[in-house]
Parts: sequence; structure tokens; C-alpha cells
Amino acid sequence: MNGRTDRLTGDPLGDRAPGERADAARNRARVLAAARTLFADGDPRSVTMEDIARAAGVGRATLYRRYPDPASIAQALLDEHERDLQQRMMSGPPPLGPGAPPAERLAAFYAAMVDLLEQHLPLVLGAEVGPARFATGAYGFWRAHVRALLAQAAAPQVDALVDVLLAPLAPDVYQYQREQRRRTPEQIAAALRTLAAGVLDGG
Amino acid sequence: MNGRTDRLTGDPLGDRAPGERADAARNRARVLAAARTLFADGDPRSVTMEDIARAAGVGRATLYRRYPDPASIAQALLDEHERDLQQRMMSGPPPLGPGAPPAERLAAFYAAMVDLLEQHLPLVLGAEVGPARFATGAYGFWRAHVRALLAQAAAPQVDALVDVLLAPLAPDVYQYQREQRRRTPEQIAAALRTLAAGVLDGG
DNA sequence: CTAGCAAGTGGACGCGGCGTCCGAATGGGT
DNA sequence: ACCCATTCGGACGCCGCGTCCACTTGCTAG
Repeated sequence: MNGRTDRLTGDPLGDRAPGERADAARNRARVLAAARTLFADGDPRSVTMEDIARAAGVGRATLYRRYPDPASIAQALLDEHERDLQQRMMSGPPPLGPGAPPAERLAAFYAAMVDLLEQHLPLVLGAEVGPARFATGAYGFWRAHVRALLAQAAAPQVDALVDVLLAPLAPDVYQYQREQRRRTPEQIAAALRTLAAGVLDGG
Repeated sequence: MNGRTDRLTGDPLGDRAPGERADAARNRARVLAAARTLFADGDPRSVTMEDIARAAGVGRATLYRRYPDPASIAQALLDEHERDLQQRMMSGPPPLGPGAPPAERLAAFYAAMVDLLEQHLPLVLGAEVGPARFATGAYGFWRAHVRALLAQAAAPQVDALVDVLLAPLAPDVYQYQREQRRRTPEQIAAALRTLAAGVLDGG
């Protein structure tokens, strides 16, 4: 029918929803681009809706139409990366994907998460507002994954252990280790590998 | 020549600092009492300076004289409990105090922290504002303690493991497990015991 | 006992972000 | 070219913050 010309080739989250108006799509792209910049250079926790609106050249109500707060904008920017990781966990090559023993898969998951945190720390910090972290769909996914690995390895205390094992991946813990403790991503990943081995192999 | 020493550290309702005026002491007691109530029944994270001032029957500037924000008031209320725990860790009976093998002491520390969280969760949540948790003196103490235990047990990755092992004690992780996951303090403590054993005994 | 002074107090003020509302503009189908 | 639904964005009221300053209170020296 209507061959819609996709003129927004540089658009971060390219595709626009069916029936979305052209100006809406354009503004959404502007908002996301501006937000990405703002979160990246500055304190991600203190980015305000007004900041984003001004940087995007858009009214504040336009922002509120789609996003309730800065955190959800950061979340939108993170989504594609998280989805990608989820894909690799479900159907990628081992040890991250299926096929490796649970302890190795857990270690690989830790390594992948460290990678994600390292590459997008500002966004992750911006997306984390208090207990909101646990409410994300992503947390539920990590949770289900790790829980399955624990069950597969016949670990004790499966249900209670899951959140304990996910706790070190909290963004501010990572930030603290990187910036206050001057630890490298490799050191952090190594410690998490030790943890995975201790819980799933030893003990 | 009054050698007055302003103690900006709010100590809980008890004695008053030397040279502190009677009205100041009375107000400080009022403030702490009011704050304790407010943090306890309501969302600890949304307690505001104005709330506390109103509940205490005190002007806002009076609050700001001693405490920069609600979090530091919660911290003041927590201090005595944390000090007590620190005392038991340093010179109390084993397994929490010295004398037990590291793995058992770590498990005992976890149990004691779960106890503290369980009894004072509202205060702990109120005292935790973002990355402020790591800046607390208390965190440094827990950190040094766990680090010593790890070193004593000749664990690998000592420095990087410390913060990983402390992460599950983050107040919002605990709250999530209790309120969303409906887990009992015993279950949480058991999972942490498993963790301690896995890292220090096994692995 | 009184007077003086410094510490303590609290109401008022300006600032900035929040979230919403409504008149204006814009887009896309007819 | 028209029309209506959707979207836009400036403006508004609200609330909490943090500070300032004029007033009050407690302590102490004379």
C-alpha cells in the first residue's frame, strides 16, 4: 500500500511504531539522542526532564507524553543492548549460551554483565532509581536465567541464592568498585568467576 | 573563654555534648524521636526535612544546623546499633567475635547483618541515598572485617571479592527479598551462609 | 540578681524541578 | 484542499530545598 519512506536512517532506535506520525518519530529520535549525550557526560543521576527537553529542543510535555521520568528514557536507550545480551544467553554459543556446565555459564553471564556495565555505566546508573531496578523486565530475565543455572547444578537454597548472586551486579556497586576502588573490569569479572565457582562447584 | 566543642554528630537521645545548651539538647531529642517515628511508619525514602521539622515542632533551619538531609538523621539513629554490632565483632564471643574459623565468622557476620536489617530496615533504607552507602564509616568497617576474614582464609581475589560479598547486604536487596519475594530472614541468612561456605570452604 | 553576649531558633524568601493543562500547530487520510 | 485527530510546548501551580536574618533563649561574668 503505502511505501513509507524511511528518511531517518541515522535514528538510534530506527523503526517507528505503525501509525506514528512523522513529527512524533522525529522528536523521539531527538529526545533519545539528546538524552544519550546528557547521560554520558555528567552525573547520570541528576539529569532532569527539563535538561533533556531543552537539549532536544522540545517542550517538556512532549517528553512526558512518552516517558514518565529520566530513568525510563535511560531504560529505553539500554533496551536494545539488554535484548541483544538476552538473545546471546538464550541461543548464542557456549559458554554464555546453552551447552556449557552451569558454573561456566554463570561465570560467562557475569562476564557479559560486567561488559554491559562497563560500556553503558552512565545509562545503567541513570536507569536505576532506587528499587526500580528489581521492577525492570531485565532483572526478571537475569533472575530466571541464574535460577535455572542454580537448579541445574542442584545448588542448595536456589530461590534465596538467586538475588544474592545478582546483588554484586547492582550498578552502584560496580561504579564504586571502578571509581572508588580503582578496580579493573577484569578484576571484577575474576572475583565474580571465583564466586560462581565457589557456589556451584565447591561448597 | 568557653572551650565549646560543637559535636555535629547527632548522638541518639541520651547525653548532651559538653557546652551544649539545654534548648539545643531538648530540640535534638525531639527531632530524633520524631524522625524515628516518621521513618518507621511510611516510606522512609520520601521523608522530607519539612516533615521532620513539623513533627518535631521545630523550624527547618534548626534541622539544617545539625543535619544536612533526612538520610543523615536516619544515620544518627542507626549509629548506636551499628556501633554495638561492631563491638561484638571485635571483642564479642565467637563465632561473631574472634576465635572461630573465618568461614564461620563470615556466616555469623551475615546473620548479624540480617538481624540488623530486619530490626531497622526503615532506618537503613532512609539512611541509604544512592552511593552514600559506600561513604558511610560503617561500610568501611564491614569491609575491613570481611577483608581480614578473606585474607585469613587465604581466599583468592581478596580485594575484589570483598565488595562482591557485601553487595547482598544492600538495604534495597534485602527489602526486595523480604517484601517482593516474601522470603524470611532465616532463608536469607541461610543463603548467605551457603555463600560464605562456598567461597571460603569450597571453591 | 542582672546585664550582656553568643549560640540557637524559626519564619520567610528565592530557586528549581515536577507534572499537568489547554490553546495552537501539524500531519495524513479523504 | 479540507478536516479532524494527534501531537506539541509554553505556562501554571505545587512542593521541597537550602539560606538568610531578625528575634529569642540560655549561660555566665560582674
